[in-house]
Amino acid sequence: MTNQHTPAKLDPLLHQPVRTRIAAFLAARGETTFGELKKALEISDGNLDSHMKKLVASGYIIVRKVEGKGRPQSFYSLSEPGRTAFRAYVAALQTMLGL
Amino acid sequence: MTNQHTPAKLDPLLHQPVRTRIAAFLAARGETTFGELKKALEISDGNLDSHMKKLVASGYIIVRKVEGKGRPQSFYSLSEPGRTAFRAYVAALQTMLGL
DNA sequence: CTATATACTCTGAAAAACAGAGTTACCTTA
DNA sequence: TAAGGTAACTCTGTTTTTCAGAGTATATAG
Repeated sequence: MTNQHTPAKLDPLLHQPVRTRIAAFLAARGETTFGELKKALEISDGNLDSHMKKLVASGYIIVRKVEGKGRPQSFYSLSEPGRTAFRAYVAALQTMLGL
Repeated sequence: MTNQHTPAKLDPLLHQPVRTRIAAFLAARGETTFGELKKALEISDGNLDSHMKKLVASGYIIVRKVEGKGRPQSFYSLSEPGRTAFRAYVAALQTMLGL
């Protein structure tokens, strides 16, 4: 029998207001910078930083540092595990919410 | 133009692993008890209690106390504002995730 | 009567979220 | 060319949230 009345657990790394938006943004956009994300989400630097750190530490997001003439800039994108986790997360939501 | 690159904010009362599951469960079931919820979600008493308290305090969930011969039992259900908020939350997710 | 179970509530610890100040380096513009 | 502004982060500390487990009241089984 299918466990229809036990809603599946949701990945806490992705199921959080700021991080879900980051993941969705990245899934749609592919690659982004700190500044672009900050503008899109309208949150403080510190807040964005701590969420990005967590996502990078977990391996869901990859940073590509581009060394140029100035300060190296970071480009963020979903890693393959991140993409997979995001897909699973969305599927879990769909099931749970009957979408 | 539509603000397509600024993912909408998600109601923090609903966008939390345990509470999303509570809301989804209630939306599907209509009314439930503490024990049933505890069994369905597999979380500790204290944890469930604190989330229920928050949901009740916010007005998203209504408690109906049934006085019987013994200890009065509580039946929980989504209030009308709760149902509305949940609908809006689901809609926001759909938009954000492109569902 | 004792043990067990349900239905909660309370308390406190641990973790998460967040803001703002600080750092480095470029890029104006006066 | 020096001062001011800004982008891109990082660091630190406070507040808020999450969570587990112990505690309380009542009922029921043996």
